[in-house]
Formats: sequence, C-alpha cells, structure tokens
Amino acid sequence: MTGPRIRQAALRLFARHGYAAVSMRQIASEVGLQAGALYNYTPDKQALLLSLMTGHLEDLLARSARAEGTGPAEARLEAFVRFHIAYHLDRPDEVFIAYMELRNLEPDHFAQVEALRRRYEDRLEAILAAGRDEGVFDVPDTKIATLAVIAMLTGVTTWYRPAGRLSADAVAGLYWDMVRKTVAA
Amino acid sequence: MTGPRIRQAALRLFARHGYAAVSMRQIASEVGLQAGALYNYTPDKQALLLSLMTGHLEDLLARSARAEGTGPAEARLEAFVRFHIAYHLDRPDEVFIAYMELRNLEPDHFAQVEALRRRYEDRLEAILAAGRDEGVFDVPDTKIATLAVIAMLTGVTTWYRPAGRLSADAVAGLYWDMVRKTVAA
DNA sequence: GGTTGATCTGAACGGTTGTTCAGTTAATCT
DNA sequence: AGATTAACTGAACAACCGTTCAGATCAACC
Repeated sequence: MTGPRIRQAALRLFARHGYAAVSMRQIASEVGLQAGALYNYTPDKQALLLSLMTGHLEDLLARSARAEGTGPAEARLEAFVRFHIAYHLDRPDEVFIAYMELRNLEPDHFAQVEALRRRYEDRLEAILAAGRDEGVFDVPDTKIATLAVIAMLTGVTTWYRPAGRLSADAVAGLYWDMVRKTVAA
Repeated sequence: MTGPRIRQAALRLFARHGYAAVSMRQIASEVGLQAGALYNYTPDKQALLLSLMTGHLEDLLARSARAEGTGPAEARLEAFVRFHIAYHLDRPDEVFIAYMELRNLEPDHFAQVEALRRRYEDRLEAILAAGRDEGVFDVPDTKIATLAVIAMLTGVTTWYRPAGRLSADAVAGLYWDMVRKTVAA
C-alpha cells in the first residue's frame, strides 16, 4: 500500500512545485511517514522521478498501440488524436512531469526517457507517412508535422480545466478538426 | 556591465537546470563574483527570475506589435507566425524560462506574468477573429484555435537546432503552411 | 591628496537538503 | 509463546541554501 501512495504523493508534488523544489521530507509528510522510510521503496530521489516518467511513458505507449488499431491512415490519425487528448487530460500530472523534468535527469536516465518518447512520436509519424502514401495527406515533412501536431495536442494540458466550458470530448473534437485540416491533401 | 552579465548568467543557468536547482553561488561564480555581490543588482533571487520573465514578455509584445502591421487577416497571421518562430528560435533560453518557471513565481508575480502572456495570446486571437469576420478563416472556437496554434509554434523550440537540416526560415515556411491550412475556410 | 561613493569580499546566520542507520514497533509464522 | 521479518522512527551526518553585513578595495571627484 505504501509504495503506490509514495509515488502518488511524489507525482502530485513534483508536478505542482517541480522536482528540485520538493524535498523528501515533504513527500514523506504527505504520506504520513518520516523521510527515512521512503528509502524502503526507492533507492534515491532521482530513481523515484525516473520511475514515474518511464511508468507513464510505457503506459502511454501500450495504450496508444491498443487505441490506434488498423485501417486507413485517416481513421488511425483520428484515433491517435482522440486517444492522445483523452489520455493527457486524464493524467495532467504525469504529462507535466514527463516533459518538464527532463533536465533534472542524469544523462543515462535522460536517454532512456527520450527513447520512449521517440517511440511514441514514431507511431504518429508512421501514420502521417502512410496517409501521404495513400494520397490522403499532404505532408511535405513528416518529422516536422509529427512534432507540430504533438505539440499542438499536448498544449491542451496547459489550459484545460474539467469545470471549464468545454467537455473533454468537445475539446478532442475541435482538435481533431484542426489536425485533419493541417494534414489534409 | 555587471548587471547584464548577471542576468545573462542567470538566464542560461535557469534555462539549463531550472530555477530551483540553481543557487545564487552558481550564478555569482559564472560571473566571477561572490554570492553577496549579486544583491547589489537584485533584491533577491525571486526578483531576478521575475525580471527575466517580464523583460522577455514585454520585448515579445513590443516586437510582435511592430512585426504584425496592418492589412488583411491572412497577411497579419503570416507575419505573426513568421515573427513568432524567428523570435523564439533566437531566444530559446528566455522562452524556456517564461513558461517553465511559472510555478516558481509567487502568486502576485505569477498574475503579473500571466497578464503579459494573455495580452500576447489576445493579439493572435484578434487576428483569427478578424479573418473569420472577413470570411477567409474557418475557426469555430477562436480561443481554442489561438492556444492550439501558439502551442504548435512554440513547440519548435524543443527540437530546433541551428546546425540541423533545416534553416530557421525553412522551418517558419513549413509551420506557416500548416497554420494556414489549420484555419483555412 | 584626501574624501566620497560604489563595488565587492569573506565570513557568518539560521535553516534545509538527501541520505544513513541503530533501534523501536508490530504483525506473521512456527 | 517465542522467533522472525518487514516497516518505520528519530536522530545524526556533511553539505548546501538565500541572505546579511562589516570591512576592504579602488576609481572618480574636489
């Protein structure tokens, strides 16, 4: 029980205040422990951050593969967009950490996380390339288009609030419209 | 002379390692000073960060107003996109800090910075609304489109490297193509 | 040449950091 | 009932934090 509670508290605090600004004592106090007890569950603070990041990215990869399915490129793109938004709106803290705390990772750990993120980007690029081959997309540079679309979609986490005027589904619909036009032939 | 050198060192270090992870002693050592000397140029660390952020955002606002000019909405949008990318690729550290260190600002300072950013977003939203009124843009929700376009454009700073295969102008051209299609009627 | 005023040093302040560890606690198993 | 084991405490460690300030330094002015 304690392990997951520590991860959850660390996730919340890292997202809220940043990795460097959060102390092990703050995390421990959130869970009702002394700082020393945390070291039964993580070798050190850095490993805790890395584990949160890789856990999130591996989950993202597994779920996106399941959501995308097979079929024509446009259908796969729509599935990707809707999945990406739904997933990101559901896990704002994980997302925030995964691309905000990269600079607090030691070089080895950074490379590890970066490889996972690259695999996710490659999934989208493959869809764009397939659509271009099918003749339904007009994408002069699939790499740049991939990064542009992902940046646009991920940006939703910076302003979306569940109590706002738009539901998550409505937001996904608006973004899908924009992405569709962006890559349209 | 010393004042600007301190700001420049702080900018570089904050962007590289994050505000919370950088100590006043590190900044001072970068400039060849003792930590105490910094307090001749800033009342405290927080004010140094705030000054870097507001300085950048005010510069961004002033220059974007100059770049945008007057004319039909589509021309103003193209000017906005090309300006935004050129400016952001020229000042990666400032940009990085301005939307990465928001959570390290005290509430009053946060509101101050957020107001400046909002004014910049409003400039783009006004262009999109004008284009919709002219009938040349199809934008069902100007607020969401504004945020989506800015996120897409700003994302360029996460991957662009001056020595890469694309020049800044080429990148701006690709992004303008995508933005044009995104809002096209 | 003496004085002023800005600039910077170097030490000190109280407090916090990540991490370790001997020892207490409490639950589980034989 | 006694032994084993995992979980946790509480204190300690050396290092570092932002900030203050008395005094040294040194160029510019009268």
